[in-house]
Amino acid sequence: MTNYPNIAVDVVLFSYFEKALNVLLIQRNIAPFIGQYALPGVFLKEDEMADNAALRALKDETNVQIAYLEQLYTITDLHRDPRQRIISISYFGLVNQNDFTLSDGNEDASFVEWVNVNEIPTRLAFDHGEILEMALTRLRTKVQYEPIGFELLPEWFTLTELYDMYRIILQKEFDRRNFTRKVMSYGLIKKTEHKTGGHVGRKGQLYEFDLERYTELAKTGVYFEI
Amino acid sequence: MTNYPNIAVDVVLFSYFEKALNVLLIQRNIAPFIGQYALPGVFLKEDEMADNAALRALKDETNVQIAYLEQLYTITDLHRDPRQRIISISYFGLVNQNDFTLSDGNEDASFVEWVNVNEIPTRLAFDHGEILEMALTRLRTKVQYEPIGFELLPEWFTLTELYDMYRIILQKEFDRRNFTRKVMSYGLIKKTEHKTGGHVGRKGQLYEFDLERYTELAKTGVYFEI
DNA sequence: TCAAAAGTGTTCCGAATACACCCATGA
DNA sequence: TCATGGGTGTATTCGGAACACTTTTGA
Repeated sequence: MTNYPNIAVDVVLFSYFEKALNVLLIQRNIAPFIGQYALPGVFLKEDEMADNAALRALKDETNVQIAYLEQLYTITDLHRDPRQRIISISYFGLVNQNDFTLSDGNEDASFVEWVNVNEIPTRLAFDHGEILEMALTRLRTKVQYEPIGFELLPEWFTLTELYDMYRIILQKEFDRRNFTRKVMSYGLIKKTEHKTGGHVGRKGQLYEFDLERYTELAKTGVYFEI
Repeated sequence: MTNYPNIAVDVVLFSYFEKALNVLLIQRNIAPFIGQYALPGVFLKEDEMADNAALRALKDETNVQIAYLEQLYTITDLHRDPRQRIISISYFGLVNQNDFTLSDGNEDASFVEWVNVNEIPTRLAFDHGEILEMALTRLRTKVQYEPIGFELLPEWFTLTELYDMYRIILQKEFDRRNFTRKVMSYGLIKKTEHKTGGHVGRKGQLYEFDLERYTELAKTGVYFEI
């Protein structure tokens, strides 16, 4: 099936590891904006839904399961691409902090990289800087009323890891004891039988997200709040 | 300029009057879905931004200022239109409760109507029922943390009118004194020198939305909450 | 004078906040 | 034994929720 030459699907994919929030960027090796960083993207195919195009854009670049994906915004500005008018349907996604590998690039990209959101190049290709800004705002807002933050962590995590992640995403300091109490009060995470190890210091209790409990709560419209 | 035959812009426009939340629907007089209710919509032109297309879709049907307009969602399902694949970029808008007239219809629509959201026909054309559902959810959510509700009221309004509107939009009963206190505490509305009249009972103090105060608050990131 | 709409204060309870020390472990 | 990371309780404050009667006006 052929592509729509006028509709692109671009994705802002976030990951969290080593106490940093990262976004997946590629370096373009074709015109326009050759050499500049950009978001992964593809042209929509004529028989393809945009969600699938977003997944396809990522499949070229990473080998991981996408834990969360939602539509972000559709930009219809006339001159955002110097070649011709291209409409961008943008997506916002999260991946689990599991081991995963990035590919070496493809025909569009000389390489693919996780970039710390605090170290994003000032000029990205097209209007991708604005799209990224929008995605960051959405992530920071949404993480506060829906438990999507868990999607960025591995299956088992300590309360400290969860706490650190929220601090880093929200760029805000808050009290660890109050955070713990609040998180536990929702009953959305449950103890596992496992503990951390392989590091100095006391072993940590590992928890997991209780999906069952969440879907139950979601039905009655109760919202997670940090 | 020609249209993109594969991209539609559809709008869910809300109004509030006579203690009811209403949505603008047209009755189609062309195929497909002839005779059924649908959302106002147009095909995107090749040199037109989607926001402008949304305004154009409304200009055919109403003679009022659109007080608020934001993008809702882009639907890319393959078979939502029986003729061919058409992508819909949907918008969500609000109009002031001023005097305004609806037009008599145009080539696509035999008539245009404000329909109470509690009396929406069960089957709308295309997937417009789902779009409308999404818009209602967005309105009900957003009205609780951004002061967009004011866009539905005339310039001057009483606290009772404001209170009734929130009750009706949110379909929830709450205490009028608590509501008043909360609304006043933001300083977002200010007394005018005018009072209601022409009805039985005590004259009511008329208030207006303080836009200046709002933009000031918005800068520092303070949010209105009901 | 009565019906209709407008206006207004206080108490109570629960949640958010502020705050600091002990525990377990491996090097 | 010490450096590192994990774990936990209480007092105070503030905001949300519950609750009912008086005032003004025009018919």
